[in-house]
Amino acid sequence: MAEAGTGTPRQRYRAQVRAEIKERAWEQVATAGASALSLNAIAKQMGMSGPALYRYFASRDELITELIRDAYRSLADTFRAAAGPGTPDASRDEDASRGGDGAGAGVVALARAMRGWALDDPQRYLLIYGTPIPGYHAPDDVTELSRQIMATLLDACVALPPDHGAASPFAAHLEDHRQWAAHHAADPAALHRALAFWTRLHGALSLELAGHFTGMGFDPALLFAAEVESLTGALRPPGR
Amino acid sequence: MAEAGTGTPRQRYRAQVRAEIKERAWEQVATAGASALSLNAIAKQMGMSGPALYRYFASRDELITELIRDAYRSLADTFRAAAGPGTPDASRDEDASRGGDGAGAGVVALARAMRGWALDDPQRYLLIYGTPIPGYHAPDDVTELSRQIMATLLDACVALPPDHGAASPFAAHLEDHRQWAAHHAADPAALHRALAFWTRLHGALSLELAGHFTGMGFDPALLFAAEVESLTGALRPPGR
DNA sequence: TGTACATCAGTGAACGCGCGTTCACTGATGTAC
DNA sequence: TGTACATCAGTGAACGCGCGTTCACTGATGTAC
Repeated sequence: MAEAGTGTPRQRYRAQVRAEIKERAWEQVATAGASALSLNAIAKQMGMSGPALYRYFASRDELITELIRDAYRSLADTFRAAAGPGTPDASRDEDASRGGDGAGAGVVALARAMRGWALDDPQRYLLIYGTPIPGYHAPDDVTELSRQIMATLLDACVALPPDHGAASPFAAHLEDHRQWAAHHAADPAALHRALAFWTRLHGALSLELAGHFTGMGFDPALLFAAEVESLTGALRPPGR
Repeated sequence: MAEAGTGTPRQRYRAQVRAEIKERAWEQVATAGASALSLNAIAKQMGMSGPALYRYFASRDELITELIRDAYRSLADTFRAAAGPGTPDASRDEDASRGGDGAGAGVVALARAMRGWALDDPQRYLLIYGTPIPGYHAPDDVTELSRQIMATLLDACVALPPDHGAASPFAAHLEDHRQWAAHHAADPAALHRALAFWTRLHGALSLELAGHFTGMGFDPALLFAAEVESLTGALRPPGR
């Protein structure tokens, strides 16, 4: 992906057209979902013939792959930015790069970032975490990106105040089943919290994005906030 | 939906063919997702011509609608069955129609039923709770079915042991925003728990069904169990 | 029991559409001498 | 600065496909007298 304003004029032009194709593709994904993405439709929208797009993407699948990659990259960047510029670990409990009050600041910041990112472009979120596109398999290199996302999340979970009490059975299970966090120094409690962060926030967010809360009357933002709170400090059952 | 073995021979035949069409449709949904459902493909699979299906369903959309209705009906039935044959409310804390030990038995039974139902046919679950089909709007009468599902869930949440402590801000919000539970006598804490049940279990389940846990190494069933436990009795933060 | 008629499942042809992708070609832009 | 050549963006025609849906029609099944 050539940076803007770099290279020969031809290269710059190429990058520009490629970018516009992706822009239109996102518009289409936002409108009708990823499975409805059509090269011909994009071409028509840009005022060119269908086959012209093959100068920029080898196939429809390659374009979708590129969108997915961009989505992962964007979320990884958003997470990194929300985690703050400081070093990941170490004694940053109090600085609170905005968000929560002290203790769970990192996790709260990530949660806010995640919700903002998802609402900003719901279909981009669903492209990654929604129902998989039938017959499509994501390329290998996105696993590296999702690993980065996980790493940022794990860092924040490690920084959470410890909760004294019996370890959960699931945390015990994770002690022996942590391939997904193989190179991270998180304790089992942090691993459990990271997974709960992921599933709980995804649960609230994906139902909201899919429109399942419309007409129910409550504010999805408050439900989300309640779930975030369930992950941070002195946790209690919902509706305590 | 005519019951089997009822009516004139013609009516029975009709119902039979209708059923087979739906069966094939489910196979297709399971294979390639709902958006790939094709009347012509179903017809070919059944050894008849495409237009013949129009004797049984007015359009592709009507067929999809029928599938969605069936899915909701099936889940509503499953929930009802899992809640046990007894009266919904009232003093059934101890009987525990299998599942949890005493207190949260009802909720645990529903959670198990939900997971079983989802794993039994992932695409059926995703048809209801997954990324919405672009351009498709569900008919009004499914709202009645999802209301029934919610009612069963709320009954179980009401039966949970009360958690003494400050009420959650979200529960307070629900006190004034409970259109979705307008005709149910659940207290705000139960409302909050019902929503948390829904979002937490959907979060764990949908990520599992979408294959996001594959290769991570842990057992999704245990993650699910941990989330269920977070909803029932003496709740603590994840990874305590 | 047999005949006349109505019902209705299923067919084959057709319409119009959009899709991804290939191919040979034109014409403009850039490069080398 | 000008000429010869290579690069490459974009076009239009075409291929083969599958889709949802309509229509006029055939032929079997059921009903009424």
